[in-house]
Amino acid sequence: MSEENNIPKVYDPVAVEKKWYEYWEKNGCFHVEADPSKKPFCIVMPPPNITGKLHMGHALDNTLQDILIRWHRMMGDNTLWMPGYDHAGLATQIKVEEEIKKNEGLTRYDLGREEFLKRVWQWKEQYGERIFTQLKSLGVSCDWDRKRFTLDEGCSKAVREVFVSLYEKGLIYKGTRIINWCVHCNTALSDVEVEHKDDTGHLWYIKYPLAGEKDQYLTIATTRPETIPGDTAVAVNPKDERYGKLVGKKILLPGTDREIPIIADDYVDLQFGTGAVKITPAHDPNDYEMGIRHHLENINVIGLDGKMTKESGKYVGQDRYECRKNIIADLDAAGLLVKIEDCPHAVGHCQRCGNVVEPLISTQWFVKMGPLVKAAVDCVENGQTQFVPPRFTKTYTNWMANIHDWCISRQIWWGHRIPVWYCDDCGAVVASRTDIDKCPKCGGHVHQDEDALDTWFSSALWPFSTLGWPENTDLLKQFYPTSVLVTGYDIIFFWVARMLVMGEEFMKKVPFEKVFIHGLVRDEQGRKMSKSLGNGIDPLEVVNKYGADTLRFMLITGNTPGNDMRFYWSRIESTRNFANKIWNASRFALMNLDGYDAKAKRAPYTLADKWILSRLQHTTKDVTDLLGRFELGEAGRVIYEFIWGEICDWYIELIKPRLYNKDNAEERATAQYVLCEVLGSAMKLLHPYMPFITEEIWQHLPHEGKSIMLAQWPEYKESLVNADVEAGMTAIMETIKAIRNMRAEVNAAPGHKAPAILLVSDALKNVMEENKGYIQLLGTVDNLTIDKLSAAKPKNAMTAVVSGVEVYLPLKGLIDVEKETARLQKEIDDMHKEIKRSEGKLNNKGFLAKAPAEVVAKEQAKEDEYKKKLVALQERQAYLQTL
RNA sequence: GGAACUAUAGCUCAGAUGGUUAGAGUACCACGUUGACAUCGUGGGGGUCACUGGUUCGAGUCCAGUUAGUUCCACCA
Repeated sequence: MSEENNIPKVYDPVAVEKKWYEYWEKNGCFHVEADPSKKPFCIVMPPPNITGKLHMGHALDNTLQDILIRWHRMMGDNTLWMPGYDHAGLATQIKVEEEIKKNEGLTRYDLGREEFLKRVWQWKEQYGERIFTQLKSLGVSCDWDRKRFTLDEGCSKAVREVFVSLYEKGLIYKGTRIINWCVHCNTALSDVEVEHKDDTGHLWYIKYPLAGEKDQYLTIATTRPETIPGDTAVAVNPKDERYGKLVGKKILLPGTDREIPIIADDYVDLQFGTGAVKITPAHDPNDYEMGIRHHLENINVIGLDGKMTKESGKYVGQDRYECRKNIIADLDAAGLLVKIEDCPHAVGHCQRCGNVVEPLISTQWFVKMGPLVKAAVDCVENGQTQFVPPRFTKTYTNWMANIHDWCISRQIWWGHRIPVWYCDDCGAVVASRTDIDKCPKCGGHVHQDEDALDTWFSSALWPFSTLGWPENTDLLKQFYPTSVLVTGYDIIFFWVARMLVMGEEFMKKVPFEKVFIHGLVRDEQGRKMSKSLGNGIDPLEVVNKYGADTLRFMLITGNTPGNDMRFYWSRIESTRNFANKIWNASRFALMNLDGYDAKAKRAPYTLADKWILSRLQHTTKDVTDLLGRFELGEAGRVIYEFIWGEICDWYIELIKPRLYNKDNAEERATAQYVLCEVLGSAMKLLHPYMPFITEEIWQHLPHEGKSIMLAQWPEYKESLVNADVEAGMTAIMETIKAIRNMRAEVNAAPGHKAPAILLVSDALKNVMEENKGYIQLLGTVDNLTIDKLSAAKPKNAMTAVVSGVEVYLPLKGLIDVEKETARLQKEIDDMHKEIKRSEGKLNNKGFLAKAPAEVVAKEQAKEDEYKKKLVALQERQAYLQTL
């Protein structure tokens, strides 16, 4: 940009963005060391999966973080953004398995554990960094030198420590109980990994014969007939008069020769179905609980592969749904099928593969949540950790109040292997070391538990494991608790809750002070972006076409915290236009900085200078306050409005004469100085949102330091706030707009200058006189006459009335009396309406008595203003009639 | 069955703690290429703030209810 004549008119983000990211990295702008003398600010990045491909959710999430980080860095805080990625056990394993299957036709069992894991590590080395490359193109300013991985040595050590510690406290246990099993992924799942979706199921009514009674039946209703062979009771409600006599009797279970009891239990709903329900403790969580209450037998009829077991008798080997059909057919043939009703009901699906989850009894490892939740809930309720927006607090506490034990073992290989070794002779051993090779008690042979931990187990430790725990590192001391966690509302349960639990248990402190929750990015129709719908928009496509700055600004503005937003290309374009506008404003500045010397003698500030400096102070204050309240969208809007609506639309226009006039060096220097000052500050305010273009411009403006990202955040200077100046400028701008408006009404040739007469209040007289040049310049006025309001009204002129100013435009021969009358009439009507409203208030005794004095005074001033305006308009209209 | 969110201009959305003639972007209409920018400029039209009550001197903003839509949680087979 040094060669002014060659600056392109259109901003080209692609080259610029690449250049600056490399520059920042090379200059170590992202790196930080713990500095206890400074205020810490730390965010740990929600680790993307190594299988991840950047999507809009990442783009939003990381832009929000980057804005907070860049802002705090400029504020001078000791600012750390800790990046990392997640091994994503099940997701990655499935992905690599698929690849091996495709390329070699082998399964992981064919390869064996060791070889398979080698392959996954290879895959990770090859593709794992892809997501980071993509994140970099967004401009994220995290400290890449500190990048962590959930399976790296430190994080793995933390996992083992936590596991062993919880085990020793009795908070991790191994148990045999009903769990969620994915027959496709072939592993146990936790409750949160099961997604309940409404299925259009059926309710089958089936006659169960009473044992030892001829032709007597109890009709039950079930949505899962295939579990009939696993029934070990039929239950009715003890209050149910229909069935009271039957309790204690026996049923001959159809298709078997087993007799099962009829039991009474409060759980049974009298209204649903027939009021009698078959109980299959091995395949339904409720039935399981009831089984415990009534000491029922558990019979597993569906195996881990989703096929019927030999316990199911003749159905053995059949797929569970095939079996369902066959059982219905058999019951129908036996005359036991009474009827079939439609019955929409929720069915659990595997979050990962979408298959229907089978509840079944299995031996797994669990975290006992009961003793852990209290601290994690208390710290939120007493405000040590605050959700932003606060409504998510309730989501969190409600969920925590109903939490079940967390099943943490997975029948997968990719992940943290459970640090438990079993002695062949003397029972279990648990150790936080990895090198157990013989039983420490008896020296006998040991073997390690085959299972791996839930991926979220290591994620739960992320805020402290990444900072070095279990070592008490400088980083941990300085940055824990972290400042903000930024994440979507969809993973509060998976992640946020568990981090709070683990943070409280192991650090005895919250993991983060704020949880900043955002919504989802949806498509133009408001649908979730998803692979299956094919409606996802690739952030990189946007970056390559429009630049990361544009994508970032678009994602952040135009919505409020916690709410979903829609992705619109038209919004991308309008943001791109904003970038271009900034570009051109800066181009203008640079084209007019020739000969600029910051130390040269300058003329005093003009009204426009004082005005824009005053506006800058308000903007600085508002933006800073809004950022502090996490109102990032609103802050962005304020900056946008300042740059486009005030710097570009007004200030630049007003200083053009001074910049063009090289004869008056001092005046020119002042304009140059203020322009640089204001533009530079605006770039700083905008930098967290649009890091690249602001850097590019800042580097070309006179500056100190090596990067805008290390520059000091603009300071609010109250001494530069000037209400009188703003009032004067406002009157001038209103006057200019009124003149433009009237000229447009009569289609005056845009370039054609015309005279104007202003009658102004005493308060404004001086400022208008002194700055009549502004009005002439932007109002296209040649002869400007300024007089007092009491002066004689000019005849044969168009009129407008603004605050304290009557504007007369003698547009000879251009006035269309009829049109002008109508225009005035509309304004007169508006004024009548406003005066009525105002009078209503001012005549209200309650208002006068109870409203604050300043509100009353303000209303009174408004009414006076309206009335003056009305009189002027009416006079003018009366005059028109005489023409 | 609980709970949350949303309802403001044709469209997408802002409008903290109640007092603005209810705003922006986009779309639309008119005029315009004057030496930053047509990815632009100037001007304009367009909203009884979902509905009904209530609190208040005053409600888009607070409360209750209604309607519509979205989402989350939940062991009614």
